[in-house]
Amino acid sequence: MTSSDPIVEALGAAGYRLTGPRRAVAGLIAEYDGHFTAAELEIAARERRLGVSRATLFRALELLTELHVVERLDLPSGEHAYVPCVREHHHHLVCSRCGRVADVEDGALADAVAEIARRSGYRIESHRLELFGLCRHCQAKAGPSA
Amino acid sequence: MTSSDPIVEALGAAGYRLTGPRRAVAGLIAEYDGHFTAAELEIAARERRLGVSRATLFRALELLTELHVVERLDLPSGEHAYVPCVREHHHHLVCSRCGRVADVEDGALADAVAEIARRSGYRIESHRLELFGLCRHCQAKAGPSA
DNA sequence: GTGCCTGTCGAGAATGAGTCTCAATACGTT
DNA sequence: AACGTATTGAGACTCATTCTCGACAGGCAC
Repeated sequence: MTSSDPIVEALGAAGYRLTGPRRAVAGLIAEYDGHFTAAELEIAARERRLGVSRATLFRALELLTELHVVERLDLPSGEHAYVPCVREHHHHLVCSRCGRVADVEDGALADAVAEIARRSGYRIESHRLELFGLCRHCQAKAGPSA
Repeated sequence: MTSSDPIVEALGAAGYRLTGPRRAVAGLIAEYDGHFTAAELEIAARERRLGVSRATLFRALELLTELHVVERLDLPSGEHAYVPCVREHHHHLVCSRCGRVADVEDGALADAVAEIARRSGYRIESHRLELFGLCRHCQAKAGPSA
């Protein structure tokens, strides 16, 4: 089987071994549109009897985070979640109802950040913008005023 | 003793009792320019024999967060930290070397967020921008190229 | 294809942040 | 000063995450 899965490909390209557990985790992640937590993945893995231990699951997530294939997200609730994502610098727009995640380009934000750097005198090395709201779908369900 | 401490004042204004442990925590927090973690506070409290239990410390932080006197921050390392801050909506610019925190007004960012909302179709409810970099001081120490 | 080296894995113990319980205590009002 | 209630302390508890270490398996060399 050729690795049609981009996550598996990223692992291979970075020189990591393409092991069964890693493929399994990659497969699970590929199914998510929105964010997922480590606990959710663990349950999903257990249900399908993928035989991935918790330690391995966390190791895989750590690895994938390092490769920028998934990104770690801090929800307003304080929970940690992960989102599968593209590798370029970008931000996340998270639906607070259904969890769906949209990627947002840096766009106008880069200018705002440059402006902040100028005014503050800081040399800005990185920034992270997290946006929370309702996606179109959930707005429709919730009604226009809710 | 009149409560000269703005943190203590905020507690009082919100109708909370001004207890010893809360004053102690407020006093500790007032000493920080930059961010601090719950663990750091705990150690500081123990060193000074303030007699503030862990539970109380966390309760105080929760309370102060609710009052927007401190804000919870997620460092790139994944650690949770707190920063003392003003009450209006704003963002944080954290020096990744010394931990000093500067408040940043929303400014141009609000426009960028509105633009994102328009393009994505999401109804954005909240956003959080975290900026990391070197403050002037640390830039000078680190030299122009480091 | 076979073997070997080393990266990776599993199981479960360990860690550590944060929460909870409940009896004891201390605000601050009267 | 007394009282009612908010708050506290101590430590057990939870739950996510990490670590340890012997066993295993991917993939390069031959």
